[in-house]
Amino acid sequence: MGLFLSTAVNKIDKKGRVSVPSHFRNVVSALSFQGVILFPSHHHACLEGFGIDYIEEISNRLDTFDLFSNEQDDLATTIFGESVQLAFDTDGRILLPQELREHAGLTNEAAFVGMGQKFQIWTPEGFQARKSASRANVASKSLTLPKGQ
Amino acid sequence: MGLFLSTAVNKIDKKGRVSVPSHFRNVVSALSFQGVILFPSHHHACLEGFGIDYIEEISNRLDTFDLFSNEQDDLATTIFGESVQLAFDTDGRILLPQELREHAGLTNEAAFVGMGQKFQIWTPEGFQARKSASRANVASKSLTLPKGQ
DNA sequence: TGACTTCCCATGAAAAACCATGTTATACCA
DNA sequence: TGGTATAACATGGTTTTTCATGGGAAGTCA
Repeated sequence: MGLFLSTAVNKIDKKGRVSVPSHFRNVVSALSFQGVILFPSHHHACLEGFGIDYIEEISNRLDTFDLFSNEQDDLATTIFGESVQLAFDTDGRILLPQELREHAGLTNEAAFVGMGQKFQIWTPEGFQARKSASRANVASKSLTLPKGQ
Repeated sequence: MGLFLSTAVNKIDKKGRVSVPSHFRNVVSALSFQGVILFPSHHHACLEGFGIDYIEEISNRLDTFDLFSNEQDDLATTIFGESVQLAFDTDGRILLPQELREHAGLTNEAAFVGMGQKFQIWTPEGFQARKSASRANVASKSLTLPKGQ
């Protein structure tokens, strides 16, 4: 299983295209869909990104709710309604929809930040600020990782 | 497995036709019926939509009720009785029946909202309200997805 | 005949495919 | 080990195709 690791900054051209870092593309190369799923983060001015497998997993878990139940509807609306499926072009680029660019404040550069199972897309400046903040949180709250099973 | 993802707003012309977003059409392109199934939602002023394959899944779930029980009768009547099967025309459009347009309050624009296995059709304004409500529900009820096995 | 539907065509905009280039990283070889 | 050939990558631009949308013609049913 590949993980999204490290950070890379790529240019957004005037059509809204941006190269997905090649080591991110390798992570999803074995999956059924050659591309990524993006949706606006509810917590930050950034985008959340996944491979298609992650979304399929979410879909499977949603099946454990009753059909047409309020719970299923709320979750599906929030998760799937705002997400976008973007295929790589022949050069490994994706076209960032206007709406998503605006949500994250992206103009001419995008920072791809690996976070293991998922990744995030920030403006380079936004990510610097976020990095400082999260580092401070980890230190001040003495955050640690839970034990494995 | 294709999933209905993201939201797209398309125009309804004066004949009642509306383009189904191309990425929604792709989801059902491999199925035996080139088109969608629609019926009025029981919970909201919107329409529920599926590919032909998902009707079987609904049928299976109905089997979990006792045969001839009131619940099964009620659900089967509303779901199967009120649903319509709409084929794509040569340009990928469907003709929304008057009755369904009225149920959802649709006049000149339709928002197609992807929800994974199914999708919904709203007025753009109706969906904005719905999106806020579902997001608030997810947050306030701490709705989360059950862990996979 | 008249409402409605299905099929067909036109058009502008958007997206996808294609091609070219400079730069960096990798592999290869002496 | 050093240096060179090769491949991969990010990036820009151009061309081709798809898509959404409007309108009209032909067909259908009551």
